[in-house]
Amino acid sequence: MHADLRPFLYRLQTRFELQDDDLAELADCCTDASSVAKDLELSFQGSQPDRLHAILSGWAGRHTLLSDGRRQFSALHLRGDLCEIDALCDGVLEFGVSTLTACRVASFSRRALLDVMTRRPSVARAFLGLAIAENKVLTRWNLLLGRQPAAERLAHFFCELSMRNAEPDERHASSFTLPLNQTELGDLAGLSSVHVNRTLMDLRSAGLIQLRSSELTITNWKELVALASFRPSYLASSLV
Amino acid sequence: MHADLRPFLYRLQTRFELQDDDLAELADCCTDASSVAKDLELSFQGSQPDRLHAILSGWAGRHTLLSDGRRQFSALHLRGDLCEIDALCDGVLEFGVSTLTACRVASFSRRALLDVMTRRPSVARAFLGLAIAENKVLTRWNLLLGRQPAAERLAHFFCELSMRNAEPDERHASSFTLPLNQTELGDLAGLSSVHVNRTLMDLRSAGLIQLRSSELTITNWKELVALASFRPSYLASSLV
DNA sequence: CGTCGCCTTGAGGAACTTCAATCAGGGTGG
DNA sequence: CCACCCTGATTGAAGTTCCTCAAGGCGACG
Repeated sequence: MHADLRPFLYRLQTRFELQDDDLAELADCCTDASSVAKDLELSFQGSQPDRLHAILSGWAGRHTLLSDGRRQFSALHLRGDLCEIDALCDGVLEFGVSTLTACRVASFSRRALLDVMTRRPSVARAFLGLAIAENKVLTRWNLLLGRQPAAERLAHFFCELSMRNAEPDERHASSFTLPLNQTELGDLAGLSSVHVNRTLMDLRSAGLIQLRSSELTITNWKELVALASFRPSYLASSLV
Repeated sequence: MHADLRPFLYRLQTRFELQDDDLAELADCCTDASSVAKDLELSFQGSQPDRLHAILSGWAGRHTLLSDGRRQFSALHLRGDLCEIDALCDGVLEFGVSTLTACRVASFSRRALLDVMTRRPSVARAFLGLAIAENKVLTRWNLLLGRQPAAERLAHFFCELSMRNAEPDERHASSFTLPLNQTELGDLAGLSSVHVNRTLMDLRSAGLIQLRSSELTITNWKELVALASFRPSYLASSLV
């Protein structure tokens, strides 16, 4: 399979100490890369997937559902992200993953990835690093959801996304496409869509952001960071 | 070092496929096991620890702070838990760990653990399994904090703790010591201590629990589970 | 007996939710 | 080009949940 896995491999390469051989073996685990339309499920909550997905372009979201329909996102997956790392350990997924935009998605064999891990300690360490990186974000989101009110939550997500959408030569993107509607923002921030709407108004009228037809512009980065208590260190999953 | 690491090793052994040699090498990474008083910090948020801790007995808590003092627990560590697995990857801790009761704590060299991981793929896989297990809990807590109200949150924590405190021969403990005061429960559930108090009253008067001087008794397991939408699968970090 | 930590209670207010209606923009069929 | 429709944003109103502040109460312990 010779799909263009660069976004995924580049991510691993820059964050972890991997040899070309490691990357080649990882690439061999990929059996398929395809375009996926918006609003499709890549994995189902409760399933036992034998394939893992990496996002090559587009946005996907990891979410958990309650039986009455309440929903909470627990991750957003952007270019380069591996989606279902939990599936590497034991089979059952506690969350679902679905596309938020049209995506290009690479599909990996779970079994093959586990084999590579066993043969190559540096790959195992990289996967541990990925899991720990997710851990850090989840920990920060816990604090966010447990202890910070609506405006701080949204501000924090915007800071995080601004950094994750930055080009390699910038620290944070001052403007980027935010392909989430207010209901989805609510499921991210643990809020109703109505309250998201009102909170966005507040952020706008405070001069911190602009948001027009899915284009988010940060007009006052410094104040946004301060409001959110955003400290970007939790995003840095550096070398082991 | 010949401390009695059984609680920690037993945990690894039962959940992951580890040989006696693996366990022996892990045990060799332990340089020290000691008693630690209540309310002491095992690791500091923002530090770069070179030691990891395993809880042999007692309770510890992992928490994140904001500069104005708001606090959120992101994990409770009980007998057998490894506390700072995040430190295995890159150095900086995004959280602190402190004892909630007097504890017996084993201390491991980070460097030595990383060495064992490199030599022994099954150990690497076990650590990945531990990280993924934390991931699952954090994901569930995200849903809890984002989408479930106070009574459901507390009920859920009680369900979780009841299972984690169960003896090997039972599915869940119907009664156990809960060494958290109402302020700490608040920092766990993202609530004020006053609201914790009132919510506990509600749970009591609904006949779901009893709570007297740190002894929690679950008087209606089934309803408590239903209220919390508790599905214990997220606690099962089984074999790879 | 006094003190200290923690639980309990009351009162008032802030944050957030639900329900319901309206508005705005883009896409489609005629 | 226009009428229609659909999705999502916006607004209002009313109610619930949760918070802060403040004051007692209660048991352990010196």
